[in-house]
Amino acid sequence: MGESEGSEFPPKKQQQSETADFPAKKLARQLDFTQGVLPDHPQSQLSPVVVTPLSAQCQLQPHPQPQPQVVSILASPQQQTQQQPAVRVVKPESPKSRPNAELKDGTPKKQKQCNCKHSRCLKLYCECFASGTYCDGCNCVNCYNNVENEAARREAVEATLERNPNAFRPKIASSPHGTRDSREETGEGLVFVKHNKGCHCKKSGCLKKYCECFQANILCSENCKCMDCKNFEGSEERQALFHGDHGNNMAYIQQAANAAITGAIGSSGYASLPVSRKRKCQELFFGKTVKDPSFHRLGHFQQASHIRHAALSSLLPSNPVARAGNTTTLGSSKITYRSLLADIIQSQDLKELCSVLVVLSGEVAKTLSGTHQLLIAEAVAVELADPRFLSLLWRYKPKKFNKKTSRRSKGTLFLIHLPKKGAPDDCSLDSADMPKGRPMSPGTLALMCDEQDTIFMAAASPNGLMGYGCNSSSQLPCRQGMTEAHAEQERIVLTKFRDCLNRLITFGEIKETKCSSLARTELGNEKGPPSKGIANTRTGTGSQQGPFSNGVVKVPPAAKPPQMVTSIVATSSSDLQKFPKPPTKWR
DNA sequence: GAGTTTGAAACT
DNA sequence: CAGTTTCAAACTC
Repeated sequence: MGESEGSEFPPKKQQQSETADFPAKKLARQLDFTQGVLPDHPQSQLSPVVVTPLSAQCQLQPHPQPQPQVVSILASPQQQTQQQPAVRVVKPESPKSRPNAELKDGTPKKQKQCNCKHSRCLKLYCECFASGTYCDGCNCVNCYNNVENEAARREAVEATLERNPNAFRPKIASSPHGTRDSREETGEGLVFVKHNKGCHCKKSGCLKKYCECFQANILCSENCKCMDCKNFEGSEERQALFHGDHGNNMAYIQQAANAAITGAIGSSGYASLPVSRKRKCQELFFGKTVKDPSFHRLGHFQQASHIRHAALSSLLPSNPVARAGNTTTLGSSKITYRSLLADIIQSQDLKELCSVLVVLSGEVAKTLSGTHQLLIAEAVAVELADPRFLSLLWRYKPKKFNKKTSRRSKGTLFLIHLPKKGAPDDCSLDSADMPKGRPMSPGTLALMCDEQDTIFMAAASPNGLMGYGCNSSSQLPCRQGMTEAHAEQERIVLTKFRDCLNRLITFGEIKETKCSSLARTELGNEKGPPSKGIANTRTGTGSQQGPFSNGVVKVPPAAKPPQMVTSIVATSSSDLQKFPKPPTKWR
């Protein structure tokens, strides 16, 4: 640190009155600088970050109070004025986790204040520093996280970044790679969220705010290495915390958490043992130690994949969740849910579906407008919330689309915030990473400068799909993106998608019927497990079409996009007029 | 409000 | 990279 020792440093914050005249602060306040740090590193590219339009948040996040300073150590005020504050990186966070930011009687409270004593607020221990903001009105002692100590702060930022280049990036990122578990509770529509690093809790059961995942109101994921995790979808302990009309009653939540951690709450309805005991049994079975990361991951998926999303997890043959669940149950007596569709939907089908949607979308776009051909298909893929859909889309996207449509490349950021219908607090996940109304810190802003290019500016659209394919450098037409042409495109693609799902349902029903009759037969004869007869409705009937092969478009997936296009052109063009209007709820 | 617990961050 | 220490928030009393 280039600064003098802390003892002579003013212990308390530089108050706003001292900084109010700083030009950059004024500008920042005017512009509401709350952009997030966006990744420019490979890892981050694999984890798209949720961004929501500031306009959408403003309604829910008024900042009538004076805004704290937003001054960058690394970025000049001029640079800051060039920031584009239209989007903000957000992570889901329960209002409970931010007691200081809760609204009471519509009046926003002050932001969270740190209480650092020994870190000078220059280490990640300090929440303000970690969040990239200056301390403002905190209760910290010997604080260097302020304008007056920018030199020291800059050094600290650099040192921190040297240790961990991702230190100031959001810990919680939405991603189609994430678990499927976090969307319901967080209400972020179809965005899946997980902790980038994962937690390492040992004693809290991940049901207390010690746990970063729990604090962020997300479920633990495969990234976590926690022990005795009870923060997974379907966890009875967790459900006991949040359900039962106790809402935000933290006292109850804590009580329930304690009960859950100590095992007072019964086991899950799916697992035969409480998680902690179950894990011990697993250790006995497999001789694995709880320090084995793979074992933790295994445990998570085993826990999660058997519960409510078991169907979805096992739906996709190559789904790692499904794989983990299926394999790990070999050693246990637990009943494993297996979707009726598990053998029906093959990777081939997914490829076909993606091919159909992509090509159809492109064809429609060619007919209608000419740009954003793939936006709708991508939107559908996003809604499917499986990264493989996206990768498939990009895999089969005709090259001309790649060059023409946007600069977006596979894995870059895009917008997938889909507000929950009727949810008044759609933006509940806002702001976690970038505290509202707080000074964006220098390092943060500097980082943001580097990554502006990768941000896709959000343009709220009537249907909740926002700004696909729009980036910061071409944000002008974004709001016009969902034109009538696109609506038509969307209608057609969704109709096709609906047809695929309908066929899928039909296949499932057929198989269900087979299962039922077989089960009855086997029960009556007291024979072995009814496995082979229902194992695979596709194999053995070579001519049988998959659920996504509609008889109109039957494309060998990996082979030949040109033919695919031709095929689609031949069919879809003539069919354009035939598509019925999809249900309004699809729109 | 003081003391304890907890887990991330920092350090070795 | 694993183990230990430091730190501050969360939690308990």
